[in-house]
Amino acid sequence: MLTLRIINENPEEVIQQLSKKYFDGKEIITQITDLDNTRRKTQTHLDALLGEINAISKSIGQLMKEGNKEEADAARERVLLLKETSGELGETLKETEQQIEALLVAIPNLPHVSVPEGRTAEENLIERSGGEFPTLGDNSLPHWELAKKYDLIDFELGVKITGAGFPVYKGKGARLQRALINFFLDSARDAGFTEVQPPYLVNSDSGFGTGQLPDKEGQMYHVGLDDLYLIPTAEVPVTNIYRDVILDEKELPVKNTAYSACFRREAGSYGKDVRGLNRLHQFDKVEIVCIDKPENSYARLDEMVSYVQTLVEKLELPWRILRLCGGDISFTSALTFDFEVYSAAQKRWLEVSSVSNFESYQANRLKCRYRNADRKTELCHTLNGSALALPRIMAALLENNQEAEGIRIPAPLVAYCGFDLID
RNA sequence: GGAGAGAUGCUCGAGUGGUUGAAGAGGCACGCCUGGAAAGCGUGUAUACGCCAAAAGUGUAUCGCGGGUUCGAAUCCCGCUCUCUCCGCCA
Repeated sequence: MLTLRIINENPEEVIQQLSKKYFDGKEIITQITDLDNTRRKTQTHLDALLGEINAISKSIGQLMKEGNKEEADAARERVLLLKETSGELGETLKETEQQIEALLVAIPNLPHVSVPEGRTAEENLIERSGGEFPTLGDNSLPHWELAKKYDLIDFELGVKITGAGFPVYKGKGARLQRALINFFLDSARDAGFTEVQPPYLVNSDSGFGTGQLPDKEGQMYHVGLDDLYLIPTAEVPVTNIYRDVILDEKELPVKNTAYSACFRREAGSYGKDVRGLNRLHQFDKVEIVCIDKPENSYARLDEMVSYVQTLVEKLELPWRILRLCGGDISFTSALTFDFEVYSAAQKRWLEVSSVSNFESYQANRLKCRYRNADRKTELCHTLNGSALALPRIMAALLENNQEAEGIRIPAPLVAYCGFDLID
């Protein structure tokens, strides 16, 4: 969430910036600044009152010691009176703070100045692209046909065991999955990321910390009995490692990577988007998470984007990077680059990675701070990106590399797979 | 799942109602000392919010979390969470 400071310092500019995300902040920002004024006044008043109560209480101890019972009793009476008012003020303060918080979490992050104008995905800017488009034969197949033909992925079996969106990978399909995971993790390690294995279930504090709660509650699977959520991405547990943490300047940047299964309810999805591997309820992903000083975060974002680019290049897939426009960028992000790879048989671009700088938006929820050179605490900037999500990479690999004799495995993966052809 | 014990600052650890934001020790930082270091000595070492133009300063809150008793709570009472030990179960 946004800090009160940034809202108070320049409410007009905040409203202006929010409009780029098609969020009308006029009313809510005014409400917040009004409530914050109330909050300050109330606290000033309350603190003075509590100070007086404390002083009198101390004097009572002194008076009792001196045996001055009369004055002590008189002081006691006075405190009782003051306490009535302080109780009311305390209630007001608490309510006001809660109201402010409720409004704050409903405001999206401010978009970075470089975020292009635009309302829909069509208006995203193509930042750069690369790779060669494959030329497929006339009888080329989409990945769900290929998966069946070579017995790599069984979607129906997944339906039997769990439901739609929970495929079963088999044989070389399963081995290719495992190869991709190891390839991604090893690459991340070579690029300086520290591997972590996080829990797959998180509590509501963690869900709140990274912004899944309260807004996107319906997108996560919830285990009611224990009040835990299945992670939609490793971003949630990994970023929450740093919840309520004050990092030393020396510890920055934090660069973590994690593999995890990801679980998403994907309520409201339909049509060609959900065909085959295009959209699943459970899928695998290697995530990278960075935490850095504010002044370094955009250089860090570039570094992460460049790193992800090396992955799609090594996999020899046609790729492009989109700079998301104001209307398409996520609620919590300040700047996001999406990676897409071209799926030759489906003749469409598939999103395989999303790399974002959240600036201090997540950090403010997480209370993730660092001690700067002046020994003052300051909110960190958090960033994360997929590096990479497996299913659509798998889809593109299968489709783009289909040949008469079978599916060719790109060179960097062969050592991980233990085979170079699926036939 | 059953029984018991516990939760204090960066760490260890004292503290059962009245200058306790919290003794003491360790760690860390800075200074003195030293040719340099160690040792020694000295000083400092939580967070959030409020007041103040701001620094200085100062007020309030915080001893797992939430509530209660009291003029006053780390200390007493209630609820919750978590940790540890033993038993049971188990990859």
